[in-house]
Amino acid sequence: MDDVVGQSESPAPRKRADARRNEEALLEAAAAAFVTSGVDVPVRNIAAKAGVGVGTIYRHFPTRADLIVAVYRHQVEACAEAGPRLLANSSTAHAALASWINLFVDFLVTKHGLAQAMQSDQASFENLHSYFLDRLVPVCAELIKAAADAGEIRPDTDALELLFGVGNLCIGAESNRHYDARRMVELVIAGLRLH
Amino acid sequence: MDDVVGQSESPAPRKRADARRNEEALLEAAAAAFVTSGVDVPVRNIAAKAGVGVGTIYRHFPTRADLIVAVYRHQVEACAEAGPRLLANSSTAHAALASWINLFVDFLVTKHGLAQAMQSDQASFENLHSYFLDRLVPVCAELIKAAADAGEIRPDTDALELLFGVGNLCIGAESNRHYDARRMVELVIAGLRLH
DNA sequence: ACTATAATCGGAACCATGTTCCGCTTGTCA
DNA sequence: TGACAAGCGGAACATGGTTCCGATTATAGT
Repeated sequence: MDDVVGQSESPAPRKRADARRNEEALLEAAAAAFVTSGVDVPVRNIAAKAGVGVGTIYRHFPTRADLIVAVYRHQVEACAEAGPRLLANSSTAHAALASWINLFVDFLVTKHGLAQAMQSDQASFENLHSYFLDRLVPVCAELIKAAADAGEIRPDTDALELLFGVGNLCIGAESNRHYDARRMVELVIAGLRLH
Repeated sequence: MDDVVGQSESPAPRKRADARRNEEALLEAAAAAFVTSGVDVPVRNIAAKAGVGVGTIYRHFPTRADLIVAVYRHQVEACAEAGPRLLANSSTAHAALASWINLFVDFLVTKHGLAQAMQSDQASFENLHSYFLDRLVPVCAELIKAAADAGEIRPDTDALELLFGVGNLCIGAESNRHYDARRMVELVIAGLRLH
């Protein structure tokens, strides 16, 4: 109550300059490493590429999930924000849902190992899981509700379950030329349809 | 040509008695360990439970995949053999396909971590992958063909892709009470349907 | 039964990777 | 400019897969 500073009450005391530099370097190094070696790339590699010690990674990103979230936050946000827009611009709610799911799939299949990590039930991935779901489930639920209200899909469809399933379908999609996640997801979306 | 023994020419020179005992003990220990700790249970644990050294595991089962295949061979065979029977006894080919897929799903979701392992693209899991697929894809293909010929499902359905996708949907099915793999698989099967 | 021999065994040792911890360095502020 | 908290680096530890080789033991031949 009594800590009246200029910028309202600031819960972030502003970090040291070198700390911010390192965090930035880590994000860049991690993004690059994720692309070339997948999100499972050894912590040491990221640290080396960023020119810092492993301790520094753990200080800034206590779990791998935190780092993954930080790296992909922009893209997840973009995906989430696309939901309402698609709903407004599509001819039917079902089409909007299908388009949005495609966006989600495109995001996942291009991130080596991310879908895998998403479904891991390791405690350390809790953050990843909850961030993605907290951000995307409401958007998906809105699209589902619109389609259900329009009588286009089964009314009992659950957003969390659908996203979880679609995420699973994306696992291993890039490394296997006999498997096309998009086609399987398409089947699921078709299966949602009423008649 | 000149090794004329009683039992035709035997490509299996009969192992030592202790070796067979150990192999048996390992299979039992592994089966038990898989149930309680999943198919990712550390090799050392299995060895300890079987009362052998780790070297013995690697001698009998060079990769984890070999051990998994050995443990579940019976159940995979049973699943494969159920295919033709279901086709003969079901009212429609689509129903037979749905029932068979359910059998497959039931098998997978009750084997902690197996679905996960199935889709791993690690070289050491090659055996697991190829055994399952070699055995089950033809069965699935037969069911699909029957249903397609009857005009009940999309004619371009690929057995390998379907099994791969269904396998993926089973990942994490037991540890997540908000996710029911069977329901998602049902959607896929529904999506296969023509009209 | 006894021995020679090869098959088999056990587990120490090695490697890769995640994670923690603490003495040292450096940015910041008075 | 000096004091000190924030931050750093990387050695050290933990875990789990994998290899290797000296010790053990089943088996065949005598």
